[in-house]
Amino acid sequence: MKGKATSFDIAHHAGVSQSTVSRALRNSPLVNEETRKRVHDIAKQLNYKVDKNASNLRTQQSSTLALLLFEDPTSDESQINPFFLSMLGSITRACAKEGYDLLVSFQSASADWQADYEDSHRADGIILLGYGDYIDFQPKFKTLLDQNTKFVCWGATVDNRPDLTVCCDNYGGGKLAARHLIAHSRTDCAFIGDASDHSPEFFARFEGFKDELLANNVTINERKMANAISTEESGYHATRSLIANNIKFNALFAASDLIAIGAIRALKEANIKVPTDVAVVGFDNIAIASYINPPLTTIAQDTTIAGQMLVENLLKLIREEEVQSTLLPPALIARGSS
Amino acid sequence: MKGKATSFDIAHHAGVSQSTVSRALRNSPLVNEETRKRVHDIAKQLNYKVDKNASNLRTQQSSTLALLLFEDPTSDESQINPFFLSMLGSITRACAKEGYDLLVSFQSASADWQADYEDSHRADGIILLGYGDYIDFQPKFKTLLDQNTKFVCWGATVDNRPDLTVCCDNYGGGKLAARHLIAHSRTDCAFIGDASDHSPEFFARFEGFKDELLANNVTINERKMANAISTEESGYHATRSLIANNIKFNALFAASDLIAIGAIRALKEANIKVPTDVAVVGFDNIAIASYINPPLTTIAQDTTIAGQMLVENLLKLIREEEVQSTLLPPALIARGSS
DNA sequence: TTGCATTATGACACCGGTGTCAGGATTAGA
DNA sequence: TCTAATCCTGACACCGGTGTCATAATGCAA
Repeated sequence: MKGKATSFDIAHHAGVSQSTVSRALRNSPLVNEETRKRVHDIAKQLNYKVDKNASNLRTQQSSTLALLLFEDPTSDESQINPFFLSMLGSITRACAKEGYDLLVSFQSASADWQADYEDSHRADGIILLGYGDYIDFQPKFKTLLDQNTKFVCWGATVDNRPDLTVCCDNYGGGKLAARHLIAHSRTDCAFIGDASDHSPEFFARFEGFKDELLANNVTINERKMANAISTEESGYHATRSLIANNIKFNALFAASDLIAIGAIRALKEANIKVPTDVAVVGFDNIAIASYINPPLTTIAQDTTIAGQMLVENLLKLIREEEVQSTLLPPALIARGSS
Repeated sequence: MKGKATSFDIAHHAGVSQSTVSRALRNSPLVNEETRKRVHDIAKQLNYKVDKNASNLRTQQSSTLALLLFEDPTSDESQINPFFLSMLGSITRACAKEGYDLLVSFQSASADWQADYEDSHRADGIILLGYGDYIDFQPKFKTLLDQNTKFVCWGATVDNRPDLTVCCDNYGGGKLAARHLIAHSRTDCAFIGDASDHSPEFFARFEGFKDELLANNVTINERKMANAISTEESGYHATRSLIANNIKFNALFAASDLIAIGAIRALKEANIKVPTDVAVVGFDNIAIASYINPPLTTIAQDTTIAGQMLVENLLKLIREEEVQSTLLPPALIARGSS
């Protein structure tokens, strides 16, 4: 047989109308049990599969979600932040569980991506993932909202719409890091990351960290802070510059694990011992964290639950159900670096 | 305006027929330049996007590829082999470059996945990725071939159809590893991996390794081989069992980096020094490899090119063009573990 | 037997584009 | 001026399903 079987072929074989075939295959209660069975058998025999394009066109939905992954434009083309890859894994699984397909696309944060998928009926909703420069995002969020596009976002908050965001309690995570360092009497802290509002996640981590230190009568010196985006390279250079400026500290909180790993490399290079001289705490608990030397103490985000929540919340939005704002609890994982 | 704009809306605004709108938007040479421009302007203004379902239904194609990622069923649910994640990244990029979307799905190797995407017209072709038990795959490959489904496969060879496979020269990679160890006078070698035909990739790596040793008059003792699947955990246990059986060796070739990382953990635990007592070489060059202690010597596969080749070859198959069998050159990356 | 509800099915319009064909308008050539 | 070629456009069938409506067949009560 050339070409794929259609429902008409089945109808012909079963001696019923195409309408009945369609109903039978979707297990409509309107169709007689015996007919239903016969149609199913023939469908299997002919290796028939419903044409999704036809079905989606008619029903005006797609059983597909789109995942847009934004990369830091400055980061190396070939490498993706392992944290997001881990999220991708859990999102894929969550989609499969809900019977949705997942379209994946990597975008640079600046590109003109808005709603391309949803407008063209490729996907019923969009998941946005990435540590981007969220300032750029706000106008795009507005466009999405205006077009009534269904989307959820990891990390970044959308104006007045906390229900569209799923993220880790970054502020609480920062506090955990501070409490841990204080408990180990390391109060002369450095911070590597971006403490501006361009990276709201990093900013919240810093704020939590700072506030918890303050609550313990410790202040963090601005000179002991250095900017970095979430790459190993960037963490390395930021730390080197602190060292080069002869800035001293006995603890270092990095806004992400990749930064922390770069920082440790810089410290080692300068013959500063981790954790003896400087205790290091990261954020994310990526897989690499436990394998480096020394193993990295970090604040873990549960990517499995995060992925599930993103998908669940998005589906609720699509079904026009109420969605709660979702803040996931972080957890300290103490390892050798502190 | 409620609902999305359709080509009829544009036709109405532009005062032309819907046919003309369709032609204009696809830049058909049949339509007058001025009309074309007017239609484009109105389309942009109305934020019109072609309905992919309708267009795909009519043209019987989808501009979409599907990526099926098979996981070792025994591996931890939450963690995906970083090597495949890296491939995923490059495949995504390659698809984007070619103007194709990518549907991603994780499957267990045993599931009944065959051609679901392609049959239902969700995707024009399928990329199969995974270290699975390829014995199970052969009958499924046959089904795919019978149905004239377009697919390419990473690693596993499909009977008599080398053009459907893209993979690294695993045999050559094994040779590289052996040559490297011999050059460092480490000839008492252990091998951890699966040297059966269930894992053709691992098998080829082992064969290359063994043959190169033989060419240098070194044989590998069967007792110094242990089975492992590609997880850290599995590598750890396999190595522990060798140690527990009091088997001695001064070099270890692991069929993958994850196995090597597990092996190093087991060696360290047994107070065996890497590389002083045992030199370790892995395979894949995953990101973690360079960060562990000591940094892992490994055989690198270029995932960027691999992803590109998979996509390019698949597109050629779809367009019914000739495809060459593709074997990618491996490269030795010498680091501290050897 | 008549009347009405229930069940199972077929006919048909429809989703929103694309491709084909026919035909009007314009221009070139004779 | 007439014919032919070229250019541009509209009408319409079509892709393969889904949802609605009409209807035939059956069952049950009056």
